[in-house]
Amino acid sequence: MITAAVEEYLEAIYKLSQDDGPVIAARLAEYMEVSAPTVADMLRRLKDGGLASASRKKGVVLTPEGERIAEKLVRRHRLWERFLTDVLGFDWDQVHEEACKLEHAISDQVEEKLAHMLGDPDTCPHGHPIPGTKGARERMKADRLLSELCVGDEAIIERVVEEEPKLLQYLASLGLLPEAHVSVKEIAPFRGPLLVQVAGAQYALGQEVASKIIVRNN
Amino acid sequence: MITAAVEEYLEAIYKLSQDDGPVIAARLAEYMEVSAPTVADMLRRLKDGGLASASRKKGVVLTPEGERIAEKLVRRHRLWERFLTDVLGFDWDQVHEEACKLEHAISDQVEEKLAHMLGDPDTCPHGHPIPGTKGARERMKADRLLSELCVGDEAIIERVVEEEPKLLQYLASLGLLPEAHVSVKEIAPFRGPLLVQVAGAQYALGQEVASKIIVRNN
DNA sequence: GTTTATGATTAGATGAGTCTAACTTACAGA
DNA sequence: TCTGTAAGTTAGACTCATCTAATCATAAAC
Repeated sequence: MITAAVEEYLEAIYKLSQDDGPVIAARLAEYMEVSAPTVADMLRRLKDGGLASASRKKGVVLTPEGERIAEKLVRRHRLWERFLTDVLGFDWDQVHEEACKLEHAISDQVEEKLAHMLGDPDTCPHGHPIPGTKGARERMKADRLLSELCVGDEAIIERVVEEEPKLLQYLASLGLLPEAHVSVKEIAPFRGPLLVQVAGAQYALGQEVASKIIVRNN
Repeated sequence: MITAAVEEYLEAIYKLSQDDGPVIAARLAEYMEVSAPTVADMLRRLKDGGLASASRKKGVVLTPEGERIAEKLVRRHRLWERFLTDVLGFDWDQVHEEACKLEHAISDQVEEKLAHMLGDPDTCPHGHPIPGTKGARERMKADRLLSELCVGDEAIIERVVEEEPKLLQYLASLGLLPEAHVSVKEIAPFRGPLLVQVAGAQYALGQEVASKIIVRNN
């Protein structure tokens, strides 16, 4: 049976597998904020259900069925985020948590009508592509971090890989939102902060923060 | 902890308590489609949590806190039903089941913005008042069943107390929706079917069906 | 006034999802 | 090669929500 907990794990594995390297149980435990035996139990259930496999060398890998479910959940999550910002008027920092609950509570029919009502959007408010739309896959590639740019580089913000409301509020207050044009004016030595220009104003951004922002070429 | 299951029971008790007589565990078990011991277990948990009490003579009674939560859930359920019909374009027979899932998945903030976006509606698509709107309480009183009308009586459909999709589809196909004007042309003897006129056409309605329709004076 | 139907309770079981504590395995660095 | 750290596993426990089977209580019917 595919419970809400199972869905959460599938989604977590899916997200972690988009980073480099294999997904190991210990990372999953950290991400889900549960203990190691809890993850081991769940991995056994996922394996029994044909949704994932785990081995010492390859780590945790979703089966095609597991991946299908995970992608559906990510799609629903991001559609709800769009709904919450575009239709209900929420700020982008508040929608992740709400969407986490809503994504488990809808049928295929609601998903379809919701997407249509929103105009079949390509991305969520944070710039992440919505699975099921054309080009969602390609848009995940060829990404560069803002923190990797050089002085003089110009770019457009593609997406922000962070859900922490405080950080998102901060970025919004500087105008650092998807589709914003940014240029790097200075970089302090020893991996110090970047001086970036956005919408005419300049701000000093820590490396930590800049590494959460993915940009594309201008 | 208020789990989704606890919420479902509170809602069920709330709804059953609007019928006549005390709410007994056996009725609750039927309504929830679970066994008697399951209900007994849950009632113990509700009692421990200060949400309900149960006695032999008074049956199951919600505490003020239990009633507050139940009303909130009913409100959310009906707001989602309105959203599903008015915004997403679902038919009224499909929305109950979907709303059952969505009602557990939102915060106060989403509830508030959703209500506002919908124009703070007074009723759900089936005509039931939405708690939290003015007059929601009064509208529950002074109700008459369509099946209790006499030949020659005219009335306006107030609400339909049934969730079964098949029946709702049937009623919609005849135009028997909230706010429709109906008049009783004939009643067959021995509690036989009613011949009702709605929007110029006449239909024979079984007593069973007519007793699910609540009307108000013209 | 005993029988019967209905309702409630007790006892024991199950699966999901979580925990802590303790143990094992594997690898990397001194 | 030894050893320490990180990762994984085993064992035992707990809560929630459900079940079946059996028993108990009450009230109605004959």
